[in-house]
Amino acid sequence: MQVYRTLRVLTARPDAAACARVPHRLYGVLSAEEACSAARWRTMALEEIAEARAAGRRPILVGGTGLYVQALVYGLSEIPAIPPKVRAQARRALEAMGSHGLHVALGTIDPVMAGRLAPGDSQRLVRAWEVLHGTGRSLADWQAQGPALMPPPDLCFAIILVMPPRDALYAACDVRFLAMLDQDALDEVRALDAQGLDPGLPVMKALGVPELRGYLAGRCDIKTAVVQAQQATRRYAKRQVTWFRHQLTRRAGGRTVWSIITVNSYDYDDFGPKLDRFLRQYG
RNA sequence: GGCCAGGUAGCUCAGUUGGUAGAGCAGCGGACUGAAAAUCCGCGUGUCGGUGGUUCGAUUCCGCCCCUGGCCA
Repeated sequence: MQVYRTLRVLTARPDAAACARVPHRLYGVLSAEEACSAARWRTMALEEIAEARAAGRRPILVGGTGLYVQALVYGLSEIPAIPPKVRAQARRALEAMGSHGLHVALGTIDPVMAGRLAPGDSQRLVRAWEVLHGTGRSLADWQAQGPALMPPPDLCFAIILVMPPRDALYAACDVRFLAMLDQDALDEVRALDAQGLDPGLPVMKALGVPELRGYLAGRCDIKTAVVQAQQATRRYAKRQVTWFRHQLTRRAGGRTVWSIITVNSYDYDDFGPKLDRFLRQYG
C-alpha cells in the first residue's frame, strides 16, 4: 500500500524529516490506478538494493507485508504474465457467480487448485482462474516447480521482528489511526474518492479507506468509522504476527538469519539494546 | 421509601414448560507463491448477581438481600 502515491497519511509514509535523515525508496512510486504485485515489487526492490549496495549503503527493508518479503527473500515460481484481458475476465467471472460459484466452476477445469482452495477464498480463486486461462496450465503446476525467481546469490538477509505484547500492540494500532485522522486522513480519502477509481483496486482496500469512505458517503457516523478502522488495523497486525511467526522464520536457510526481538513496549530503551546486539552479531 | 423492568461470555442479547446454556460482535489460533493493509479457515473463552428454600436435580420455581434503569413519592 505504501507503494501507491495517493495515500500519504493512511499508509503512514515517512515524513520529510525522516526522508532527509535517511534515503527512503519505493514509497508512493505508483499511481493509485495501478495494481502492484509481489513480483513487480520484488523487481523494484532488487533494483533499489543493488543501487544501495553499489553506493556502499546497507539497505533496510521495513514493512509488514509477509508475502512481499517472502517473495524477495525466498523467490517466486516463474509464471508468465497474464494478459490484462484475462485478468479482467477472471474478476468478472467472480462478480457474476460469486466465490462459491467460481469455486464450483474451477472444480470442473482445475480440480487440483479447487481442492486446495476454500470456496470463500475469492482472491486466490481469481488467481487460479486467470493463470489457468492465461497460460493453459494449472497454477498448481507452475507452483510445483518451486521458486525460480531467486534473489542474487550474493545477497544475505537478516530478518528482525520486534514483537511487543499484544495489548501494547493493539493500543498502538488504536492511537495510530487517531493520529492519522489528526493529519487530515479524511481529506486524503475525499481526494481519493474524487478520482472515481474502480473499488476493486488495491488502494481502495487500504486500512481506513473503506471505513472513512463509508462515513463520507453517509453510511455511518465518524465514531463508528473510527472504531471499525481501528478494528481492521488490529486484525491486520494480528495476521502479520501469525505470518512472521510461522512463514518467514520456518524457511530461514543459509543465506538468511532471523531474530524475534520481544519487547515490552515501543520504547527504544527497551528494544534498542536488543537490536544493537543483533546487529553486532550479524554485521 | 413504594411500584415496575432488568442482572446470562469482554460487549449487545437470546434461551432453558426444572436435567449446569448459544448467537452476533470482540478475542484467540491458523493458512498464505504475482491486486496481501488482501483473501480465507478454525475455536465459546461462563460461579447464568448473591444467599436460603422446594426438588433426585435450580441458571430456570419461591423467599430475602445486592446492583442497574424507569415511574411514583
